[in-house]
Amino acid sequence: MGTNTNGQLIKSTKYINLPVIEHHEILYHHFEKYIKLNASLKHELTSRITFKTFQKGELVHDADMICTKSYFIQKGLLRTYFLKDGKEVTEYFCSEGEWINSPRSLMQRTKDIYYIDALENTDVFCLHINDLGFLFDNFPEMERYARLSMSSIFGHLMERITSLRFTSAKEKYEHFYRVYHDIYHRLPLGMVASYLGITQETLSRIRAEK
Amino acid sequence: MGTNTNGQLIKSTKYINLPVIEHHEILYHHFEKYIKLNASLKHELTSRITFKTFQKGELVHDADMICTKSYFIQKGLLRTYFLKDGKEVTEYFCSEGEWINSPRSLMQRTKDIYYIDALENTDVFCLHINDLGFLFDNFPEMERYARLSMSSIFGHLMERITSLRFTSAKEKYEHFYRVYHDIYHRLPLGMVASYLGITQETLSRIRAEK
DNA sequence: ATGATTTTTTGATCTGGATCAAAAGTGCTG
DNA sequence: CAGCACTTTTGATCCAGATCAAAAAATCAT
Repeated sequence: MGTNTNGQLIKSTKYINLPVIEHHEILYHHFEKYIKLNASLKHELTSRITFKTFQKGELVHDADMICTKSYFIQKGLLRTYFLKDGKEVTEYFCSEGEWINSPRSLMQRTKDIYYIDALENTDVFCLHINDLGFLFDNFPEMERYARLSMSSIFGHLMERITSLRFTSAKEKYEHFYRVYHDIYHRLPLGMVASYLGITQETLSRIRAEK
Repeated sequence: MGTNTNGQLIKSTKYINLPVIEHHEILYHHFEKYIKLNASLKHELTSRITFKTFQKGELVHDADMICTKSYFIQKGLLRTYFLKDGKEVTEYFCSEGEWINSPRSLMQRTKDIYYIDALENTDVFCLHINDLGFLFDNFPEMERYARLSMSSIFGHLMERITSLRFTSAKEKYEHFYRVYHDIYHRLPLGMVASYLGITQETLSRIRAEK
C-alpha cells in the first residue's frame, strides 16, 4: 500500500475494496472494547502500524528468531505451534480481530519455542516491539488496554486448563466445537487434535459417531 | 488486629516482631520487581491496605459471594479450588509474595466458581477492588505493574497447559516437585493430585517408587 | 485430468491411569 | 491415651484412548 506522486491512493488488487480509512476500523474497534482512543493515540497507532500479507502455508514467525513484531489479524487465520519429537503441536489459533505473537520472545527479547504460520492467506497489521514500547511509554491508556485484554485471555486459559484436566476426549471436542464454531471448519483435523491433546485417530472416531 | 477503647493499637503476639514499617517491605519489594514506587504511590498503597490473619482451614473467599478483595500473602499458604461432583478440585496454590483472588469475580463484579481457603495460618495484606480501581485510575505505573506481572503468570499458564496435554502422570509429578519444591512438603497429597489432574492413588504410587 | 502427497478414516491391539475397595497411618479432641 | 475422622497406601480390575498399521479420501502440482 502507498501513494503515488500526486498523493493519491494506489489501488492494489488486494485492497481495492478496502480504502485505508475503513481498513483501520477493525483495529480501532478492537481497542475501543477496552479503552477510549483519542486522536493523538489514534494517530500514533496508525502511523506506526504497517501492513503485510502472508500466503497460506507461509511461516510468519520462526522460533530460531527473536520475535520483534505483534500481528493483528485483519483477515485470515494464523496458528502458533511448537515442535515435540519432530512433530508440530498446535498451541493456539488466531483469527480476525486478534493479536498473535510469541509472547515471551516478544516481551523478554529472547528466543522461545513457538513458530507461527498461516493456515490461510492472511492480511495483518504489524506493530514492532519498539513502537509498542513507545505507545506504552507515552499513552497510559495503552497499559490499561493491555491489562484488560490480557485478563480476558486469562479466563480462556483457565477454562482450557480445567478442560484438559477433567474432561473426556469427546467433551473436549464438543467444547472446542462450541467455542470455536466459526473457525472450526477451516482447521485441519490433526491440528485440532494436537490443540486438544488427543490423537487425530481418536478425534476422527469421535467425529464419525455423529 | 484492632484498637482498644483508647484508640491505641493492640499488640497481638502475631505482630510483635514485625513493626509496620518493615511489614510492608515484602509488598514494596514485589512491586519493585516491575515498576518504581514513588513516595506518593507508596503512601496511597500503604494507606489503603489492611491486614488480616486467617486460621488454617478458614475460608478466605466463598464462591457464593462476589470477590471484592485481592490478598497479598505475607506469610502462609492459600489455595483456590472449585467443586466438581461435590469434590474439591485445586486450581492453584499461593504462598509468600503472591496475590490471590477470584480473578473474574473481582474484575467483573460477578460471582464465579472459585473458593479460596487457608492451608496454613496465613497473614495477608488486603486491597479492596475500589482501592485497586483508584490506584489504576491515578497511577499509570500501576497499570504497567499489572500488565507486566500478568504476563509473567501467562508463561506459567502456558507451560501448565503443555504439561497437561503431553506428559505422563510421573512427569507431571516431577515437574511439579521441581517447580514448587519450596511448598511441596506443605501440601496434602490429594490436593496436589487434583491440581495435576490425576487421582491421588496414582500420585501415591508414583511417589512410592522412589 | 493424473499421478503424487498429504490428510483422514478404519481396524486391531495394548497400556497408563481410573475406579472400586479396603487396610494402614496420622492426627485431633475430649 | 483412646477413639474418631481424615489422609495415604496398597491391591485388583477395567476401560478410554494411545499406538501401530494400512486403506480410503482429499488436495496439490504438473
